[in-house]
Amino acid sequence: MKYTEAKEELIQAWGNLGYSWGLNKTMAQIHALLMISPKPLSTEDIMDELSISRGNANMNIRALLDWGIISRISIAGERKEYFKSEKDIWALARQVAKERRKRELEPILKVLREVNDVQADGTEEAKEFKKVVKELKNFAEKSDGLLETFIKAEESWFWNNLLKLMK
Amino acid sequence: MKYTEAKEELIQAWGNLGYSWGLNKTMAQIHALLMISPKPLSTEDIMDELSISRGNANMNIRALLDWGIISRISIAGERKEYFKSEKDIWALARQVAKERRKRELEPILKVLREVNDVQADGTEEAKEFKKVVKELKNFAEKSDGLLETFIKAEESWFWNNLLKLMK
DNA sequence: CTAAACTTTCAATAGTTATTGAAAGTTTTT
DNA sequence: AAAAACTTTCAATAACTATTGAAAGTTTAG
Repeated sequence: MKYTEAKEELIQAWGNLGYSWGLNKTMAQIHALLMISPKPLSTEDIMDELSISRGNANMNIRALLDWGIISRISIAGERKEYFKSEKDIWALARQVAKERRKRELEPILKVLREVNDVQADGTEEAKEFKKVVKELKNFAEKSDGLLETFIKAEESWFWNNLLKLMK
Repeated sequence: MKYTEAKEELIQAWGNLGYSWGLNKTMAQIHALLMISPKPLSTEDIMDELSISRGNANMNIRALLDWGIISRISIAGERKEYFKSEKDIWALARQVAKERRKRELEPILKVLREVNDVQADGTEEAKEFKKVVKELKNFAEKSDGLLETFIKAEESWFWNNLLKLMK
């Protein structure tokens, strides 16, 4: 397989995966592009490589900055801004986990805690409801704790411990 | 907080969470509804409770069956089909993990393996590319292994081991 | 200060995904 | 066999999300 072909395919595939990580397609593609690029790219470079408009490029670059998975850098003697991605996959995964925890897990935990205080009038529905909420809450809290460990962990420590489980 | 209000809020919140687990909003809401219901519900019940159309209900029920997280049951002496959800959150999480692994992780692994054989012509781009792909592949394979362990694990065993890590 | 170089915004629109509901299909009952 | 009870499909459309590109905004250089 030739390089340009492989590059194309990886960017495509990463676009899909990124999507399921909570990014959108273009965001993930820009990220893939920056990740495999040995040097930082400008907005214009990105527009060209992915054939997207200026506005689209700008918006998604900003979103990536917002997620904290790419960074802005300036090159001496140049006006343009360049961007580079975090290349350490582990750091990337941690960052994504952190954002998703904030955006997804925290809100549901809040609701579960609220809803946990529901008045149990005598009905069977209400009783079942309480039971399910309690379990969900327990599960969500465990997951939250685990995520936190993941986010704070050192790569090698984490995998070493985890790999022990996997045998 | 009153029961009906709490129920409403939980279904809403679960809808959002489900969405980020790869289900769609209605799918997740139907699931939430079945999860808190002490007895199985018919398509009609679901339509009423969530105020959705027959077609929509039918499609999403089928998708949930497809994911293997709800099941069809019949009640003696009744024509209608009823549905109930798996109530064990752990089992649910495993099922979701299994489906997502198939739908998301496997495709990217395939691409990474393919793309790993790229011809390294001398360019710096190609060199960087190979390096990144190698790391991604390594990460994805580790994640795959971990997911597999999760999918096959017993609840208590898994959490007990994991909780040790979390301290 | 003004022009040039670059970035950001945003209304218009294209593209995608979800939803409806009536019609067609299936199974069961009489 | 016909009617009743129920399920599934699917074309139309509504709702939502992504993208464009021109205009407005900002920063730097001369």
